[in-house]
Amino acid sequence: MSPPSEVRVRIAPSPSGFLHVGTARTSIYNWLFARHHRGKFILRIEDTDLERSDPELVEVILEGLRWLGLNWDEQPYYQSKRFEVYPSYAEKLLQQGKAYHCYCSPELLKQKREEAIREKRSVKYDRHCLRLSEEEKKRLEAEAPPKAIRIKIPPGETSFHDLVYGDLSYDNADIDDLIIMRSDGRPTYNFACVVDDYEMKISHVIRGNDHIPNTYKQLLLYEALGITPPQFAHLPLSLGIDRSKISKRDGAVAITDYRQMGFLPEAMVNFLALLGWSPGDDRELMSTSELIEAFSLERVSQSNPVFDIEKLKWMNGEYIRSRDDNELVPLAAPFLIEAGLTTKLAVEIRWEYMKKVVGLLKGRCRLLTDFAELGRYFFTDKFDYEPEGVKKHFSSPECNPWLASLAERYSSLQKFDLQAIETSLRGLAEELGISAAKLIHPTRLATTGMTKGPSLFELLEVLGREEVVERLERAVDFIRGNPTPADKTDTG
RNA sequence: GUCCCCAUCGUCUAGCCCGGUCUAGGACCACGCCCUUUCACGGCGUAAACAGGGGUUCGAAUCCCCUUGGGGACACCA
Repeated sequence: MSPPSEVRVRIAPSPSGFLHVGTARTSIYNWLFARHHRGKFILRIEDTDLERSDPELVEVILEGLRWLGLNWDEQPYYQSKRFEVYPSYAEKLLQQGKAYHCYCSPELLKQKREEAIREKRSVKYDRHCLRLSEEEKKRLEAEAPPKAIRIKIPPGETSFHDLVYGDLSYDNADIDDLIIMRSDGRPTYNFACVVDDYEMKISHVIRGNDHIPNTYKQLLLYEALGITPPQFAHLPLSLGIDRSKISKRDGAVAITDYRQMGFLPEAMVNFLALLGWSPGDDRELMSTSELIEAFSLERVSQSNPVFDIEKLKWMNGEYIRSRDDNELVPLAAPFLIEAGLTTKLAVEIRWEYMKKVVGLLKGRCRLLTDFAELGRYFFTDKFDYEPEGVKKHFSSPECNPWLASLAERYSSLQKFDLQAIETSLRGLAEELGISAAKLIHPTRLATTGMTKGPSLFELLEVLGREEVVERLERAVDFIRGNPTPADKTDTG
């Protein structure tokens, strides 16, 4: 299906201080759709509710979109800067008798609503102000109380073809005469949305399925205004682990939280794109350009998916592994600095060292924070030996002389390179008549404090002879029951 | 209370529109084996689903209805 004219989609967040993962996902779908059709991706800030809006909060949303790599076209639009465009549309409806003034106070309406809920009646405006007599209207006009404008919903049925859900329809009798202009002259959401989508020539409205009820209202507004509505596509809502809307209970709602947790934006985009959409084959790891190429609204599913962070972590690990060491250094560095293991300057000075460290670690990382977690010993010798490891590898009586001999061998090596490190350790094991493993495990524990990690020989080479020998000797002392206080920190 | 939407492994999903090729495929997670100095990666394998009930049909995961379950919406918020 190829849209007739230019594809123009929009994402319309309200400034709340953060970019919600749900909004991020909706943005991704809109963006993929726009890029697939070589159309435009518009950003519109819905800040008509002045009480709750703050220009500063907008920047956080833009930052989130930038991080994900969702570049927008044209300048962002702000509804708050467009207040002058809405009244004329409302005026037109008023003149045609398709809308009417409502003098009911918010307090009164609230009261009526609460009453309806209490009496378990359906909550709907009673059209009190539509039925006003001419005298009453005159009297009210003379008093000049604040008045809002309501759309008069005609009887009938409203239906449309949703690009995801198919044919949908709704009885107009269940739709309220909603307020389109507040008494202070500002438009309400549904009205501003219609006017803006029209003026911005939006071709497809792609948003969460929680907006389906709004779509009927907006369709009625389009009809009253006599303008052609865009096409609609509603997305299944991504749910938290408890199956309700994603909330703080699920760990994180702001996209920036995921950045802090050590996720890569590409993994985030890939994962979120697949949450409710699939290319139809078995592909899962997809680059952004593959996603753009394959994306279509027809393949969006209709049921609400659960956001499973475990799968996201797996995917993130795949992305970390596929990145080359040079790219990975700047990605991992902030987390190492955050953990106090190095500094920005040190990273630059010891770039080659960083590259090797990151290269050794990346196969085991699922999050960027794992680099700090698993690689501490590359930056400091201030670490404790894993108690389990001590029990397992430092307890045999022969272990100590073995480590001492290894330290001796290493210090007398001509060249401390991978080849020599391995040959000399294996040679020693053979001379001692033990398996190499018997020597490898204590050595790993002595030099890293850990029982697991990258290839021992490779990490020893990266650590360097001096550091390795020193750490071996310290372990020998420790085993003798006379541990050396570890206080040397290598920051660079 | 009223209305709307949805329903395949624990989770994400393929298959559904155009019934037979489905003893239901892939992925995450779990478990086992292999590789291996450890961990991880990788490879191989195991466990795991058509919500229930009625129809229609020679035949239903696929079409229809009901039940149940889940989600969402009903503001001078967006």
